[in-house]
Amino acid sequence: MKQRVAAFLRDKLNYDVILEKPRDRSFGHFATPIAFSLAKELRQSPMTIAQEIASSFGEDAIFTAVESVQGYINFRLSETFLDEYASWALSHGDQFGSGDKKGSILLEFVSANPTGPLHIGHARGAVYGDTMLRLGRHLGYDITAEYYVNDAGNQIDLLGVSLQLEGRSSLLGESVQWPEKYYRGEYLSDLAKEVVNEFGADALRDESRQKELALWAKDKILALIVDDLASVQVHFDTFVGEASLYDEWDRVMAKMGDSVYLSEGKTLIKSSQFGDDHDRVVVREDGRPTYLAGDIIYHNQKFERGFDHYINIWGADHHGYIARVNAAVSFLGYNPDKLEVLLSQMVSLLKDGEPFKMSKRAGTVILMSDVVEEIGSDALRFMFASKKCDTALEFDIEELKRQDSSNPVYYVQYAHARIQTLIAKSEMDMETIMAAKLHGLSADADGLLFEALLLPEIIDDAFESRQAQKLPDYLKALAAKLHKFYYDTKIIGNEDEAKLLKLLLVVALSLKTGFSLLGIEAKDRM
RNA sequence: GCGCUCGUAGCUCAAUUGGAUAGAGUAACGGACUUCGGAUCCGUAGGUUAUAGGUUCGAACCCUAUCGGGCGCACCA
Repeated sequence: MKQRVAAFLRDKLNYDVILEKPRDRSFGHFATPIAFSLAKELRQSPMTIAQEIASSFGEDAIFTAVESVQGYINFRLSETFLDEYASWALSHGDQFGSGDKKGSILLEFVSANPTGPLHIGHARGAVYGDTMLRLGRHLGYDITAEYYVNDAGNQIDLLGVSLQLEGRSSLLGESVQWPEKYYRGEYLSDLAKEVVNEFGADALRDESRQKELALWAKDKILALIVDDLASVQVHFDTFVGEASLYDEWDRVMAKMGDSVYLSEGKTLIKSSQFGDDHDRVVVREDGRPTYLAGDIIYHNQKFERGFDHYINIWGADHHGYIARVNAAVSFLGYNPDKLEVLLSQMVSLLKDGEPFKMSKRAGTVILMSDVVEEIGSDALRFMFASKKCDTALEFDIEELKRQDSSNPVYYVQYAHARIQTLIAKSEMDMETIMAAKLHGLSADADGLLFEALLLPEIIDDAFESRQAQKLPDYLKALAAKLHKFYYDTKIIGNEDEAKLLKLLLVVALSLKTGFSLLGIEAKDRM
């Protein structure tokens, strides 16, 4: 809708006009501060310019009124325009708000190590990434969702050790010497039992089989993670394993040329040229590659696959890593501007008002699956999607679990359910409703209609600004308007019943479309 | 110490990215319908936007300094 209006204004005035929401809806549907920015170059007061522009509009198809107020220009849309746009939206169903944006994007997110099930901290990145995925696809982008599996390195060795020790301790009753760092949790004792069934108890004692067991366990755990993700409606297109990349190492090294050098038996890259504190080791003295090496090959592979744009969603604790990867991408001969790294800030937990630290060793990890079981996928997704991802956020554990009717997701779902109830209750048939013209609406009804029709702009804005929380914010506002309208206006039996039901159908459409982009079910009954 | 980042109502978060009177939820208090679903609605109260300067028609947003929190500063991933 906004695009149509903006395009109309561009034709008419010959420059791009920024359209905003007016402070007060009684001013009109849209407003622009354009006169302020023109004031300087025209050397006239904003008021005069605004008046001049406003008076240049006569009767036309889109606006019924164009007024200047204190330098702002306010536009009021015509009923014909709004009704035609609403009818168009209803006939397009859940394609409402979709776009024809061009370009392919590789979106990498979650990428949690396959050493344990997802905990609540992972949920934020998963929900945020998946919401961006859904928004982008709705807008027309060709997006591939990818999970990078760190299946090489120390943590895999540690997994093998932990698995054997866990089995020997809990299944074989041996007293074992736990190392400094190790994994623990219910999933490990389950896996140990499987080891005994599949490989025999001896496998738990044979140190030479640690690697084999670790790799076997890694696949099992990845399957757990995939299940965890599926339980919150998150699905990936591709999984890329770190271990599978190292065959490419020599070729990738050669590609980086003299940006790589040897020093004291180690191989380093000149990442300090890109704002990194110092150059980074990529191959140790003993020939083992570092984590960065894997990421360099991975990003080389990403760019060789030829996407138009790349988005990585990382936890904020990796922010120091951006310079290194940018340096590597550049050394490989690619444009680092194509790689966009979005940081999802830490989720910190409170218990009884005190900071609560999840610890794998102490067994105090709060699993995402436990929270999903407690509050459900819809509530969890709405909660995480509602938070702007670049601010750290705190959750009280008890509050997290207590979230019931106080959770805004139910407020929004209730709005949708109310509309469905009315539609079911009314004796009007769909044809009559659709044929009604949305003319002569009250100010409240007009405001509700306009709000519901804003969805496409919200989707576009939420994706392009990478701020997914704008969608839940919008849905909450739309639901609030609906509830208020419902309270004030009796619909069934109203002389304008057909008209009002059509209006409510538009609201329901926006709610349902918005929900589906959040991976949440729009309920007809609650 | 250096780098990045954040600081908005008691709490959790917004603010159309520099625009009109800084808004929601929640907690507190008070109220509403014998009526389409009370998981609702309305009201009261709550703010020197961490602090001090600066930039301009205009600042929560940009610049500088200070204070405070988070994260990073590995040959771990």
